[in-house]
Amino acid sequence: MPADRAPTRIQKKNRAAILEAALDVFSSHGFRGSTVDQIAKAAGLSKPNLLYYFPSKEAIFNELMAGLLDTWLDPLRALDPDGEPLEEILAYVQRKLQMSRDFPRESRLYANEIVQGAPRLHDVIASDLNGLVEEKAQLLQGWMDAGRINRAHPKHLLFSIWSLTQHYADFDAQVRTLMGDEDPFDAAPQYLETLYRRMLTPQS
Amino acid sequence: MPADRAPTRIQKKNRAAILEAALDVFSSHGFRGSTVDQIAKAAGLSKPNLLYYFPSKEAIFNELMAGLLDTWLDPLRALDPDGEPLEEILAYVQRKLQMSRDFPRESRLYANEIVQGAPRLHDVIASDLNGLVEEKAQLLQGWMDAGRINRAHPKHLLFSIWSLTQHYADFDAQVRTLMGDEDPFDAAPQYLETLYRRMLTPQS
DNA sequence: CAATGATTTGACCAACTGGTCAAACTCACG
DNA sequence: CGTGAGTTTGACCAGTTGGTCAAATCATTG
Repeated sequence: MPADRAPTRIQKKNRAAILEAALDVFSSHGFRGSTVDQIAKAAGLSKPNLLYYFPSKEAIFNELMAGLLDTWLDPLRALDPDGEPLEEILAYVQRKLQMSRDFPRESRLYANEIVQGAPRLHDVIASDLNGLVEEKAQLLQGWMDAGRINRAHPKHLLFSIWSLTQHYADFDAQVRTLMGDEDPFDAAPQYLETLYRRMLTPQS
Repeated sequence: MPADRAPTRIQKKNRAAILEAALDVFSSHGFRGSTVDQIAKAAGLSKPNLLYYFPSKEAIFNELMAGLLDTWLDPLRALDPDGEPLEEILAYVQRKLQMSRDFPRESRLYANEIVQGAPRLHDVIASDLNGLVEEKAQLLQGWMDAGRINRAHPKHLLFSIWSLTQHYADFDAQVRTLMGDEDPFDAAPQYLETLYRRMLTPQS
């Protein structure tokens, strides 16, 4: 238990190493499937040493989740009410897709939690996420009412964006096996752009 | 270990109860997160009694997976080369969506496995699933070349269908929290029909 | 109803797991 | 260099877990 003082050089390094290792381990085995020993080994520490920096396995997990959720929702927050609707949405899709490519472990960590019923995340989803979604769903609805994009259920539209983009991270094992040599991220941006453009471009 | 003879009445009942209980437990906690005791209790048996019917936790899991994959791929197999392309695809989407509603545990069980890197499924994906996907991707490509549906990367098209439909089962906890009182499956069929119709209807 | 095979169980085991603790070691700084 | 705080570790513990086994109970059928 390092004191409340400013973190020392060693504390900074080790806490970062632990979180990095925990992301690796938790995202590929889930919370219950991961052991403190695994994380410690991956971080290059002994188990008691790891527990000197974090009070428990759950504390590591929680800190990881807290940090994750914030950055995870940033792209949605960035959806600009004053922008050109279709371009805003397409940009959001591409940003989310890039996050799946660049931070697949974060995506899988989140997926692991939700698939298992979000036992440790229910509160934060019901509060933070729900508020943001309501706000952005109304924004989308406004654009539809103004005829600037095609009509579609705004929440389902958001779900579909999350689903399609995160699929490339969450189901990476399956996608890569089925794509063979081809990198899924070569064609994915084009595919999703086409999909949402055709779907949302206003029609007479 | 029941003999190789025809299963008795009791064997049939208990094996079925075990698989049903295991589906419940595995799909909501993953393989490592589930305990034999949990499954036994859910099946109304003692742990040693359960292990009288299945040699190990892994054996239960494998039998469950084997049964699952077959029914899981049936809708894709049913994609008919001689049908009307757009209607065939839309029907496939709806069938998959219904499976997400009617068999969400199966979907989550599968998702759990893939998210964690498909350690126990890699072989079957690389062989069975890959063959079927190649075949159907070519079918889709043929329809596109003939101008009967809009062009799009056929494998990504399949991925998107899986992703969008299974999302409602796999991320059920999140979707229901964000939808409030509204049942997600009320608007989902319409939303997906619209999406794929707009995307695939041939344009000049 | 006897007897034989199928079913069930309590007691048990070894391996693993999250976490503790006192002792040892290392480092920064006066 | 010495000294006190910060860091690391081996030994340990209690609870859980997958799995075994002999003995007991039950069901079937001759």
